[in-house]
Formats: sequence, C-alpha cells, structure tokens
Amino acid sequence: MESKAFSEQAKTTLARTLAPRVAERTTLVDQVANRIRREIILGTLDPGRHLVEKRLAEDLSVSRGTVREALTRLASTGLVEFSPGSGNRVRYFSDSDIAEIGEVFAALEGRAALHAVLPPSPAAEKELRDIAEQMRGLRLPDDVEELMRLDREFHGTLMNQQPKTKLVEAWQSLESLLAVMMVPIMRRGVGTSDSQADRHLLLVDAAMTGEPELLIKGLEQHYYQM
Amino acid sequence: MESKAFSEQAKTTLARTLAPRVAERTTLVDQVANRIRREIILGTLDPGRHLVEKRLAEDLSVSRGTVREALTRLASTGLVEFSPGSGNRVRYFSDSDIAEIGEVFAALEGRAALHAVLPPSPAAEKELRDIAEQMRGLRLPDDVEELMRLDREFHGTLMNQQPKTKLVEAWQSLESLLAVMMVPIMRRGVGTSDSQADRHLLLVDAAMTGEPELLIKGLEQHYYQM
DNA sequence: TCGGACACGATTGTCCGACAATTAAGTGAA
DNA sequence: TTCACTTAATTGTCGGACAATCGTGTCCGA
Repeated sequence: MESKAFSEQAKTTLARTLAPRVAERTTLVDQVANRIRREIILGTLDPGRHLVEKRLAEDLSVSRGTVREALTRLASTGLVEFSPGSGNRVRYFSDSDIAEIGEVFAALEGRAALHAVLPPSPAAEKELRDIAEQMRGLRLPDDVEELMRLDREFHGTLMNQQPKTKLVEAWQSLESLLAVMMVPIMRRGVGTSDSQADRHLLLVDAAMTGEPELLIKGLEQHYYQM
Repeated sequence: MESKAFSEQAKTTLARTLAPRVAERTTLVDQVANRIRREIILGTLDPGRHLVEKRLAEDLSVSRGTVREALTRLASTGLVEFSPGSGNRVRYFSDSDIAEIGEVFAALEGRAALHAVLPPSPAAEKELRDIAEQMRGLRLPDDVEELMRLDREFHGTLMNQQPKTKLVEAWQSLESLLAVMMVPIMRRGVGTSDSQADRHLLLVDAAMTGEPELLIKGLEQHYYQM
C-alpha cells in the first residue's frame, strides 16, 4: 500500500499556499496544481508514482474533476505522464533527459540574449547579483525549494531584460521542467549553495561584458555543468 | 449574435478526425481539442473570440467538462487565453509575436542541429525532399491545412534525425504555436506553395553539407523569411 | 448630458453522483 | 512457469446543480 502523500489538512492550507499574490485570482485548480507540482519537485511523490484521481481528491478534499484538471495542466508542462486509460504517473527523467532539458534552456536563453539590452542596466545588474548572493546562505538539502525559486527568479530577470515576450513565454511554459531537473542535481550534491551562487555570478559577469556571444557561451556552460 | 462555428454533425466526424493513427487510443477530449484547434488555426474561430463552454458543449454534443478539459489543454499550448472568471478566448498574435515564435523554433531546431547526424542518411534525405516536393502541388488558400501538416512533418523529420528526445519534446509542446503563425502568413500571401517547397529544399541542401553551422544559418533564414 | 450605483442575466468554478469501458491484478489451470 | 480468465480498481464521460463572479444595461442624481 502506498503511503499517503497528502495526509494532513488540505483545504485550509491550500487556500493560502501561494496566495499572497497581488490580487490575481487563484482558482482551486491552480492551488491543487501547485500543491502537486511542489510534491513532485520536492520528491515527496517519486517518479513513476501512480497518481490516482480519486485518492488525490479525497486527500485534498476537492472533487475529482478539480484534480483531473490540475493533472491535465501538469501533464501539459511535462511533469506528469498521461496514458489514456491507465492513469497518470509522475514522470521519470533520466540523466540524459536532464542534460537535454539544460540544452533547451540554453538555446532559449541564448536566443534571448541576442536581443537583450546588453550590458544590463545598473539596476538590473544589482538585482541579478542580489539574487545570486541570496543563494549563498542556503542550507542545501532543506532549502532546495528556495534555491529553485531564486534560480527561476534569476533566469527570469535575465530574460526579462528585453521585451521578447514570446521567448519568455516559451521559456515559462517549460519552466517546471527546469525545476525537476534541479532536484536530482541537488541531491546528487553536485552543487553546494556557494557554487550555485558563484556560477550565477559568472553569468552576470558575462552579461556585463555587453557581448552577447560571451553570455551565450556562459549560458551553455552554466547548463552543461549541471 | 455570434455565428455558429460548429453547426454540422459533431460526434460522427469527430470520431475520425485525425484517427488513422497506429492504434493510440484517442479520447473524446483529444478529439474535441483537435477540432477546436483546427478551427482556430484555420481561422474559423477568429482571434479574441469568446469560447463559451456551454455553447461549445452543445454544438459538439459533449459535456461541458469535456470541453473544459480540451480548452485547458489548448490554453497550455498557448492557443487559448484563460482569464479566470471571465472565460476563454482565442488568442491574438501580433506580427511581432509571430516573428518571435519563429525565433523560438529557430533556436530549438538550431540546437538540435548541433546534435544531428549530419549529413542525413540517404533515406532521410529522400524523405525530406519528398515532403518538400509534395508542397509544390498545393492550391494555396484551400490547402493550408495540408501545407501545415507537411511543414510539421518536415521539421519533425529534420529534428528526429537525432535522438534528442527532450528537444523534440519541447519542440512538440510548442508546435501548435507554429501552426498559428503559418496561417496569417499564408493569408498575407507571402509564400506560394512553390516558394514553400523551394525554401524547404534549401534546408535539405544545408543539412546535406554536413555542416551544422550552415544548417543553423539556414534555419534562421527560413524562419526570418516568414 | 454624463458619471455612477444598482440589478440582472450570462458564464465560470466547483461539486456530486453515476455508469460503461478499460486496465491492472490476482487466481487458477495447463 | 505461463497462459487464460475473473475480478477489482480506475479512468473517461455524462448530467445536473449551485454559488461566485463578470459584463452589461438601466435608472438615478448631479
């Protein structure tokens, strides 16, 4: 028998999980999707795990339809695998998968770099460095989640330097893949929080040269190192 | 009052819309999603159009839940815009959006080209050329759909030359964006079916040189021309 | 005449319960 | 062990239901 992943109270916590947003309406489906996504990323729900709709619905105290919609959404981002008729499973990513995901991001960010206002404005530079520095203080196994948030924020800031909305959008739609790839990496202990910080600072340096080529090279290395 | 977009018979046609696949089980949701996607791509449902769940459900003779799931899926690919509370609308793409989408694909395919087995095998070359040639015979305004299918097939074949599954996957998850961008282009009359064929043949030539750099350059031009 | 408060209808977000179809698992026989 | 079969679990889809919310048009007061 599988162990319960969502045992505790549900609705109460859910309602405020990531809610302190400005004023954007968050639907229940969003909250459920976020919740499950988090469990997957953190590894509470390990790869291959069968996600049974009814069970999730009960554990989270929502209707099956709501869970279903959330799962559909996760499936579209690639975190969950749908096999018509036989259910949804947490997707498994091999090492080479992870390497490739890195490439996808290198490709997209590299492309964006071509359009970026380089070098970044002083304000942007500061912001980027600040984010990188924040990574330094993290205790690794526990703060994975925070590290990922910072990572997303960093690369997001880097990409938002320029108004290429579609690139940013494509990037965002694949973003949770990035999150998945980070977890095993962290586990493997490949990077301490310090090295993460350093690696990102290198990127800032590359960007500050004002040479798109250098930033692109930097990005490639950044992702290959993982 | 809006004109009906899905007036004719529904279920019967739906069942076999794109079904001649090997043996993959297609759910009703898939069929509905395909159907709506097609209408959007073909322009029957113009940008900004409000997609009312109940209405679609009735027109297609399926339940609202099914439509909802289909819409969710389309939204995740970017074709449909969700605004919690106020409904789903067909997404509008500006010219610059379209240009950017082209860039995304150039980036991904270019990246894939780095890993491709270049030059393609004789078999692959033949297949690519065949596809390109098939474009030649099309009557344009009417055969848009077929042209798009060929285009997808071409680029898909090009990318499948190598086993970089994640790149391919990222590409696929964005594929319908590619489809949307082609329609206005066709309408604008930018390319006759002949020029389409020629442009793709140029890509084959580039690939056959065995030089990844040349293929990448080719891809960039390919998308920029649009 | 114009801006704003209000009421109303349309639509969405979510829930429930139900049922056939399909899949996965367990059982027994060869 | 392996194969065929029965059984239980799960999915795919349906219909209806209801509150919350949104968009819109109406009426009122300035």
